[in-house]
Amino acid sequence: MAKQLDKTYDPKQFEDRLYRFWNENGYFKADPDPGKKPYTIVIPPPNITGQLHMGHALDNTLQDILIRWKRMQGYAALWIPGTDHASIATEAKIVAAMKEEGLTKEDVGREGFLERAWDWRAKYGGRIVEQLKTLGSSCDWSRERFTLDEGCSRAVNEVFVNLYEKGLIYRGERIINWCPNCCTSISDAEVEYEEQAGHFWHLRYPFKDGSGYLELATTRPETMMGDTAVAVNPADERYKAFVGKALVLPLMNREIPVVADDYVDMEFGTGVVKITPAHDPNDFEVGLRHDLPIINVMTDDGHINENGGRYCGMDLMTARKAVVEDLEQGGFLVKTEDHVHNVGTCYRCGTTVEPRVSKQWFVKMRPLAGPAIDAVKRGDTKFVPERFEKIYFHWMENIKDWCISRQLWWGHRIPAYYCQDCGEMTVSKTAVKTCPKCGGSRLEQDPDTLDTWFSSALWPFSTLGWPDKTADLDYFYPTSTLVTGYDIIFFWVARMIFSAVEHTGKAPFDTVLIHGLVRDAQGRKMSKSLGNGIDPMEVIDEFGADALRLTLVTGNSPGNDQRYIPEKVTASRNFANKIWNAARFILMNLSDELTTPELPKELQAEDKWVLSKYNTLVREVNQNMEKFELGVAVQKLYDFIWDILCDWYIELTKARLNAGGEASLSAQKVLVYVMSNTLKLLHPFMPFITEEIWQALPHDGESIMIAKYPEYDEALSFAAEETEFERVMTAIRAIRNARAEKNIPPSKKAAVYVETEYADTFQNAAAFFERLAGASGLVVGKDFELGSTMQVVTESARIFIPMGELIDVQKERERLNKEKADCEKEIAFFEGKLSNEKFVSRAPEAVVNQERQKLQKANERLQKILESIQAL
RNA sequence: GGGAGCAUAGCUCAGCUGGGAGAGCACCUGCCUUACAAGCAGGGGGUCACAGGUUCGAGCCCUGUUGUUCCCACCA
Repeated sequence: MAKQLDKTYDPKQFEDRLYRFWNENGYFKADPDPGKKPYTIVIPPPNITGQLHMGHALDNTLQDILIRWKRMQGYAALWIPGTDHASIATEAKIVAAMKEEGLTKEDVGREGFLERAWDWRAKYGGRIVEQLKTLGSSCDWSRERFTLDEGCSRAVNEVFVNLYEKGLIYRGERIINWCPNCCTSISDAEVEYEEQAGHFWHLRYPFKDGSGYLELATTRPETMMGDTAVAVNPADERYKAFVGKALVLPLMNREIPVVADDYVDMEFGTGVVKITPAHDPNDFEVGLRHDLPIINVMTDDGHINENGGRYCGMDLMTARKAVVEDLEQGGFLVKTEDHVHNVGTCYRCGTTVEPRVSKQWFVKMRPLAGPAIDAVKRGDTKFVPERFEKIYFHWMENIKDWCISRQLWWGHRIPAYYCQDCGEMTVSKTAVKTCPKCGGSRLEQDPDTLDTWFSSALWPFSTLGWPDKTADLDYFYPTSTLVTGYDIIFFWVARMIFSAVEHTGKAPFDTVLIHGLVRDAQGRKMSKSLGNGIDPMEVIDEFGADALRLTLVTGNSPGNDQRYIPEKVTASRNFANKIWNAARFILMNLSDELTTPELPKELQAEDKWVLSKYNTLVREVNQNMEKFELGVAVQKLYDFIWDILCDWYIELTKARLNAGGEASLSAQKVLVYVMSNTLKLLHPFMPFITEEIWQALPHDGESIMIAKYPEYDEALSFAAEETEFERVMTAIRAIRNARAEKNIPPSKKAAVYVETEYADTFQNAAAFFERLAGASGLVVGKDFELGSTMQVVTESARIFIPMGELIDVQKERERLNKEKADCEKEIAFFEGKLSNEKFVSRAPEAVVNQERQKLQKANERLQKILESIQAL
C-alpha cells in the first residue's frame, strides 16, 4: 500500500523533518572524488551580527538551486558555509552591550573585550546559520568556517606578510576616511556619498600687510583653524600678483601664504580656495606639492582638538556655528549661500565621514589590479550578466590604495611588532619575541586590526585549506559559481579576484552570478530605519520555505532588482498546494502492484503527448539552468505542472483510471513517471515538497536530492503524436468555448458529431470529449442529418452539437460569420507575407514553410466554416 | 561631470540566438465536474515610452529624445 499524503498541504509537517533527514544521512557532504567532476560554491559569509533578511534569502535560494541541481547531475557538489566576524558591526554591538552595564572598552581592556566578543559570537553567531537551514540550504555543514577561525587567521597572516615582503603593503601617513562614531578609519569603498543641503560661506582673508583681502568660499568653516595656505590658479590673471604674499588667518591670527596650484578651478566660486591639508584629500595633495604644514584640528571622536584654539572641545557642528559667528563679528563673513553638496557617510553607521591625515596600513593596489583585470578579460571569471564586468573594470582601473588598518579590537590583529628599545618594526606570520635588530625582548604588536574585507577576500581559498596544499584545494579550487548582489562587487568580489590571482595564481571562480536587491512592494529598499523589511522567517512560518523560495526565484533575472509582493507568496503556496493535490490524486488511484517507477510497454496517444511535452521541458529547463536563467526555468516547470500535467493529463487519465485493469495500470505508470521526474526537475527550487511527495510515490533510491537529474531522452520525443493529439485538444477547447459563450452548464450534456479527416484520432478520444467537453457521446462520420445544431469549427474538424431549443440559428450564423471574417483576415496576413518575393527568397526556408503551413491550416479552417455556414 | 539599468495588460513582472505579444494578481461570466474553491472552464484588456534607422520581418539590433532608478567621480 502506497503511502498516503495528508489531505491538506502543510509544510510545517515535514520541512524540518526532511532537513534533518538529509543532514543526518550526509547528503550535504562533498569530498574529492576522482570519479566525479567538482562543482563548488562558497557562501557569501553572512555577518554574525546578522539575521536573515530577504537579500540573504534570495542569495541563498539561488545558491541552493544551483548546488542541488549540480549534485543531482552527478557532480561532487560542495557548498561551503560560514560566517564573517564583521569587525565594525560586531564591535559596535559589544560596545553597546557594555554601555548598558556602564562599561567602556577601556574599562574591560583588550583581553576582556575580546572575551566578551567571543562569548557574543558563541551566543548569537549561530542564529543566521540556523535560519539558513530553515530555508533549506544544502551546505556541507561539516566544513563550516568563520573568518576569524584559526585557518582563516593563518591565511590572513600569510597574505599580509607576503604582500608586505613584496612591498605591496606599507604603512604611512595619508589622508583617510575617518568615522568619528565608529572611531576608526574606513576604506574608500566604505564611504557612501549622499547629497546634503548645506551652505557656502564666503569669507575674506586679509593680507598681512593690510593691503586688502582675498575672498574665498567654503562649505566647512569649522576646519579653517587647520588652514595652512590659500590657493589660486597660476593662470588666473586676477590673482597672479598675490601669489607668494602672506595672509592672516582670521580668528587664529596665524600667517599663511598664497600659493598657485592647477587644482584650483578659476570658474568656480571666487577662484580662491583655502587649503586645509589635514582635512581634505585635495588640500592634502596641494599641501604635498607646496610643502605646507599639516595641522590636524580634530579628535578621534569628532571634536575640535587643542589646535583649534578657543573652539577646542566643541563638537564639529557647534564649532561650525561658533566659527561662523565669530567670523561675522570680525567682519570676515561676506555672505552665506545655500549650497547642495556631496557628503561622505559611513556605510555602517551613517555618520558623516571626516577625511583626516593619519598613520595607517595600506595595500598598494596598482600592481594587484593589473593581473586581476587580465583574468576577467581572459574570461577566467565571467560575470552574469556581462555588463557588470564594465563596472568591475572601471573600478579596478581607477583603484586607489586600500586602507586596511582599523582602530578596532575585534578582528585580525596586524602582524607587525615594534621594538620598544630600538623602534624597529618586524612583520611576521608568528609572534615576534626578540627584536631581530637589537635583540631586545620588549616587543609590542601593532594595536590595529585589519579591515573585515581583508579576510573575506581570501574566503574562496582560505576555506579550502590554503596556504597548505590540501587535497580539497587541489580538487575544489578554483570554485565554480559565486552568487552575490551587485552591491558588494567592490567590497568583496573584486578583492577576492585580485587576492586569488595574486596568492593562488588562479581566478577564484568561473562565474560570478550577480543578482539584484529585493525591494518592498513600493520598490523601496528594505531597511531597518524605514521599518519596511519583511522577515523571511515569518514568511516561512506562515507559508513554508518552498513557497518563499519559489516566490524569490520566480521572475528573477540576473542583475535585476525585484519587489517583494505578498500576493506572490500566496500564489507560490497555491502552486505547492496544487502539486500536493495532484500527488494525492495519483496516490489514491495507485494499485498495490505498482511499486517501482516504470513506463508501460504500450503508450496511448495522450501518454505520448505528455511524455513528449515532459521531454521538451527537461531539455529547456536544463538549458535555462546552464545559462543561469533560473527564473525562466522555474516558470516553465510551473506552467508544465499546472497546465500540462494537472489541467490536461490528469483529467485525461480519469477515464482509464475509472476503467480499471490494464488501462488503469498503464495510466498510473505514466502518471507516476511524469510526476516523479517532474519533481526531480523541481527539486532544486522546492526541495521539501518534492522530497515529501517523491518518497510517497513509488521510487528508486533513498532521497530525491541524490536522484539523477532528468536528461533529454530521444526515446520520449513524439513530435508527430504531439501534433496529432493537439487536434483533439483544440476541438475540446473549441467546444468548451462555444458552450461557455452560451452559458450552457456542464451538467447539460449533448452528443457530439465530428466530421474530420482524422477519424481515428477523434474516435479514440471519445472518452475525452465526454469528460472534458460535456459530450454525452461522440460520433465520427459525415453528412449528418441533425436539424439545428451548434457548429464548432477547427482546422481539423467540423463539429455539430444538437442542442435543440438552445440553438438560435440566427445567432449561430452571426457567430460563424464572425469566425469566417477572422479567418479571412488571418489568411490575408499569411498570403501577404508569402506573396512578398523578398520574404520567400530571403527568410530561412524553415520560416517560410512554417508560414505556408499556417496558411494551409487557415484555409482548411475557412473551408470548413464556409461549409458550416452553408449547412445552416 | 561620467557610466549603467529600467520603461511590455489596471498592478507586479517574464519574454532565450529578431519570425504573428505571455504569466501571476485584479476584473467579468459560468461551475462545489468525488486531487485541489489555496480549485475548474471561459472572457475582456497591450500602436511593447517616443522618433528615426537596419532588415523580407523589430518588444528584441542601431541612433536620438523623454521619464525613472542606480553606480562612479575631489570641484572648495
